[in-house]
Amino acid sequence: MPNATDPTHPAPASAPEPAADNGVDGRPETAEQARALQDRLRPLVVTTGPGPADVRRVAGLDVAYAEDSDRLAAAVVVLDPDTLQVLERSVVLGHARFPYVPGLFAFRELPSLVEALDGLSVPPDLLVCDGQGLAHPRRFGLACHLGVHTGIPSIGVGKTAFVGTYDTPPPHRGAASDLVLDGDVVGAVLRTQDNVKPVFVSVGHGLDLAAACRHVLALSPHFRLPETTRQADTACRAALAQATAAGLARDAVRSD
DNA sequence: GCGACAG
DNA sequence: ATCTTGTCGC
Repeated sequence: MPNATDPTHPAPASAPEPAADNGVDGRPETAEQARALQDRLRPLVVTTGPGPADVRRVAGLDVAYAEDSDRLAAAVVVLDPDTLQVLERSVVLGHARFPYVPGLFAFRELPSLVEALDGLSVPPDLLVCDGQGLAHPRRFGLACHLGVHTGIPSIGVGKTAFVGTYDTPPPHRGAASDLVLDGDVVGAVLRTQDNVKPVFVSVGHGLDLAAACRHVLALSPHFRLPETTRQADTACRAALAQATAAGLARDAVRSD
């Protein structure tokens, strides 16, 4: 098992000595275990097909972090894909479960996002995640992980590139270019607005790239980011702000 | 060997 | 991710 030369081995906050190779069957505790889990789940990803026949509930997912600690707020906001009106919101407070390591991002947010998803009255038909899907070193970004974990079709929408090379797409809304990694098209660089920086769309699970782009465009009639992402971002930030304010107020009373 | 590196 | 108000421009 030669793997003692990994420079990015993060040794999570409270990493106990891995006397045995546990963790792969639960929450991984080391970067090595996390990567092994990704490699094990990767074959379960479905990257073809049009996706759900009729999407009635589209969910946007996002997480906001407190500046200091590892406290966080994870939000899932469900929208009607036709009217883009909010149907339901679910937000949970929690803490980061893993240090931020490029490529292992999902292990940080997934537990809290799943908790938020469990708080919904009705499971959504499609997930729009803040981050990459197949556009990942091991083709298993957050969107893939959430899709496989929940069984719900998912799409990854990143604000910046993570992996791959691409040509700048034409400046008009709807224009796209391939995001290529090792000869594979792992995503699309998509313009959601005229003359606005493109977003990075990749398949998460349960549909193909064309379908993913179609959904992202439909969800972004006025702004660069899909309305799902915008709503989720607003929701988790608000929750974190209120939690912080409540915490400060409580501390103030204590010191009185 | 030296950077780069989703959020 | 987070630090961060007003401001220039369409």
